[in-house]
Amino acid sequence: MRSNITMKDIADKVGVSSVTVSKALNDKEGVSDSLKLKIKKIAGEMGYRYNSAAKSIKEGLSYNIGVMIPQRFTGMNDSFYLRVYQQISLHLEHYGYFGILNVLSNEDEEQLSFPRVYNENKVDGIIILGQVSKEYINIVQTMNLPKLFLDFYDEHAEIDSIIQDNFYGAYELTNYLIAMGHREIAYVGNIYSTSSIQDRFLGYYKSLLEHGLAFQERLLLNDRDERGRYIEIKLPEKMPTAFVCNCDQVAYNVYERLTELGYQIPSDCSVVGFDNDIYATLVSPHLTTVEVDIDQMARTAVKFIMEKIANPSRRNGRVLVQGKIIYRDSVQRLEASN
Amino acid sequence: MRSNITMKDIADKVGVSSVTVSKALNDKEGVSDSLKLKIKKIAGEMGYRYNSAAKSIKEGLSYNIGVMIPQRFTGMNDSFYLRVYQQISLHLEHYGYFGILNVLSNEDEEQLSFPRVYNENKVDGIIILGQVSKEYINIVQTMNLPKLFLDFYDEHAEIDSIIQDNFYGAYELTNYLIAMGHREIAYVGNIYSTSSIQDRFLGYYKSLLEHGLAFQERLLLNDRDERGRYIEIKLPEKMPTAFVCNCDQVAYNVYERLTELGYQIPSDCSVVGFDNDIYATLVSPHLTTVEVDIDQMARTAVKFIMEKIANPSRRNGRVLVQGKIIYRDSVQRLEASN
DNA sequence: CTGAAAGCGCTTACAG
DNA sequence: CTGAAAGCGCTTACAG
Repeated sequence: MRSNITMKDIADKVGVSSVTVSKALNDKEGVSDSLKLKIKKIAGEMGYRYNSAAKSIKEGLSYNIGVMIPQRFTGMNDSFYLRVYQQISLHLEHYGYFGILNVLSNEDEEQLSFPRVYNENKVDGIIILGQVSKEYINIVQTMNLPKLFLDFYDEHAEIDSIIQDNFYGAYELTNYLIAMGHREIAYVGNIYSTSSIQDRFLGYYKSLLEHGLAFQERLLLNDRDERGRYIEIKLPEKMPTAFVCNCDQVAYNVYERLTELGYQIPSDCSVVGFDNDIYATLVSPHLTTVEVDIDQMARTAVKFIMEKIANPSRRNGRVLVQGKIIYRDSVQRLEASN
Repeated sequence: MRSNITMKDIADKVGVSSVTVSKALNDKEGVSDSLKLKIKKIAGEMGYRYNSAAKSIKEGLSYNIGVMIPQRFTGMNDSFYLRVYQQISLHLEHYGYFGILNVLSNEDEEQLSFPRVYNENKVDGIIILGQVSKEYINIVQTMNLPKLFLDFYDEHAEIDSIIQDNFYGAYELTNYLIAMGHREIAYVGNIYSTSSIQDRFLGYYKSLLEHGLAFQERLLLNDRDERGRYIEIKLPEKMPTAFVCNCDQVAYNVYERLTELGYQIPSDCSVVGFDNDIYATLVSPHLTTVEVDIDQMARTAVKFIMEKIANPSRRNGRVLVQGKIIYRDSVQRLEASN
């Protein structure tokens, strides 16, 4: 137990009641300005610090938001989720809130235990980052608390979620290639592997459709096996002029493959990626790609969860956050030829 | 205000007092086993959740630890600090604690404001991740709370700190090269640039000394200018057989330079790095390097801060956490020739 | 084995 | 403009 200075201590020193101290420190009505000033001064001198637990107990609000990351995503080198969490905690500041990180252990997920932040009433809302099992989603839904999925959605669940717009990003990127004069455009990725690879493929597909370009099976190139391990990419006989890669790391692989075979980028082939991660600038020339707007995702998540705390019946549904294209030097404008 | 179920509600339902409910739920003495069971059952059915704010106010403990990261380290792609934070929050679990991330804004650091987690009494201790200004260190020292520096120390400050053992890591790595038969070993790094580059250099130096190898000025190769931008590495006339690079990214650069000049790794030159980050496996052959033991750092930090909460006068001083060498294929055993 | 009383630090009516 | 009283949810003595 810390020996803390309380409002009572200040009150005794100043010679007023603790009610008056409370009003003064909170800039409330009903205290003369001179007394207010005096109280604040003494409080400062005594090193007074507000006890937020007392406030919590009165208001029933903890002023904390729990951010849950399943343990599975914890060992990854790519710390996308951690960067999102960081942004979330930044945005929570504006609301006087703090973020509590709660790694959801594999056991808790399997045994369908509530997260500890929930059981102990530590938070006023929970943001879940990354995919949890179907069964666990059901548990999440029974939690009597505002909640939100981030970067993940479930088709059946009614929980609000915020996800990146994979479809639109790939669509825009392909539009760009077409605007640059490309007509023979390959897509690189195993479209049965993850939903984001699939959604990105569909964006690519839509762009082709809209521009009256037929989708050619031979230009859909596989990049990984069923277990997600990268395989050697087989290039088609008749080479396309551009490659839409499902992520930057695969673009990196495509660079290597093309270079091996003596193709120059972008003069022989243009290449675009997705994610704007470290691989995008590891290659030469640097890669044109799509960047997820982490800040926007975090900002939206915080805004939504705050709205739900104020009004628990509020629904936002599934919200897409658009990324933005980062233009670099991996795409070449083709001569007008058709 | 949430309409929560309280112990009183359970007490009313069961027909006992809330004192008895409290004892039963906390497995304390003085309640018959049958009653205890009944209370727990009803509590479960009613969806009771413990109110930790009430506990906090009684005990004067928040059961939260604040982790502060200066905003400057926030934009970095490498999320070393975030990974440390994640491990910290994992280890806090064992103690029934949670981690609150508090990004220290540049303004707060300049204006020497206390962190918000401190002002609002949100935490029982603070771990500071990454370097803050000298002036801010003084502010930190006036905080009436257990505190700890992680991955950073100040020569004058009396605050406990946990840092990675750069010196020993480079020492071990150089020992390994010597054991593999190398005698002409270069160090790559601007030793006036950062303290970690310097400490690593000194570990390399000590290893040479211990093995009776003279340090040769010509084998100290610069890798960056005063502003920290990488420069082209000038190789010495007479080539060494091995390169100790101050970090993996520089090792990556060394690979490129050597390959350009037609040297094969490791048959012509061996190369080792430091950090075991993404660059270590981006090169071929993969790099032998030193990995910081993030888990050990986090574990130690949590242990220390818990000890200080229990006993505020406790001191641990400056503690070094050793990394471990990750052996890969960038080092070649040399024929016994001397 | 069970519970009435007091208190943790603060705030919200309400009375003066 | 100021303060006594009550209460937020829980726990800690202490009495029975």
